[in-house]
Amino acid sequence: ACVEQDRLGQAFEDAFDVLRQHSTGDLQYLPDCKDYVNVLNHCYHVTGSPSCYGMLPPEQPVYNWKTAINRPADLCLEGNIHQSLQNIPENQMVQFPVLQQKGGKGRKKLRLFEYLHESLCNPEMASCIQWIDKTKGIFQFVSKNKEKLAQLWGKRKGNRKTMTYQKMARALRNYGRTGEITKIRRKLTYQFNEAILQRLSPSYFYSQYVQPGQGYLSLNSWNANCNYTYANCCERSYHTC
DNA sequence: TCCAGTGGGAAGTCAA
DNA sequence: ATTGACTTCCCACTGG
Repeated sequence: ACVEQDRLGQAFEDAFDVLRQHSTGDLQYLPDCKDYVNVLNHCYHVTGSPSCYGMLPPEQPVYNWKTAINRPADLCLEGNIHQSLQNIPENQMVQFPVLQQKGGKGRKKLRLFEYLHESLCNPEMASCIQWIDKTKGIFQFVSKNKEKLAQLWGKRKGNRKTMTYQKMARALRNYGRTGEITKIRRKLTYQFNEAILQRLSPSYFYSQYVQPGQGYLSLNSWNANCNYTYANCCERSYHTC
């Protein structure tokens, strides 16, 4: 499942690379948005985690494709974009934040705390990491398999050397300074900061990216499906703990 | 005493 | 060139 998730993650990021290749300035377009929607539908449905592909934090802008494309300057970007967008039914268009790093360039890198939260929501990782108190964001590494989780993290990041729990814990201790994750005085136990926990939760994701009546283009069924899949995944994980 | 786990300084890496 | 977010190494400490 992890390999499949990584494969799809790569496919998803490749889709963004294509998107970027067709971009100019701050706004980024794909010539055929229906294809893009298809990619999103497929990848997101299978993997189910909003943090997996570096979604933007809520403070980042969400672009209204249809409004943006109506600007005169946009009309000459790509010959067929305007027509392509106009032909797509409202309910098949996706509201999606542009993946940007500070400065408006590049993809957002997966953070360790995002990876840990993702693992906590993955029932298959329950042998490595588990919720102690989900509502408070308290979690614990499983002593027997903590190294396995660390190795997976290292592979995910593409590190040269093997990641170990000790090294991963060093990174976790750095979170203590910024407050994203704090150490609980209990073996292998840590706690997410409330704000981070809220930001990573599916309901918060949903409220940030799906705002009915705001006039943004949205693919409601897609978003709802994502939310359902993610929530369902978390729920199953919760019950196994 | 042993050992797994913890804590932190310091330097290195890498992408943005 | 700078910065953020780790990564790597190393060593001292703690507690069961």
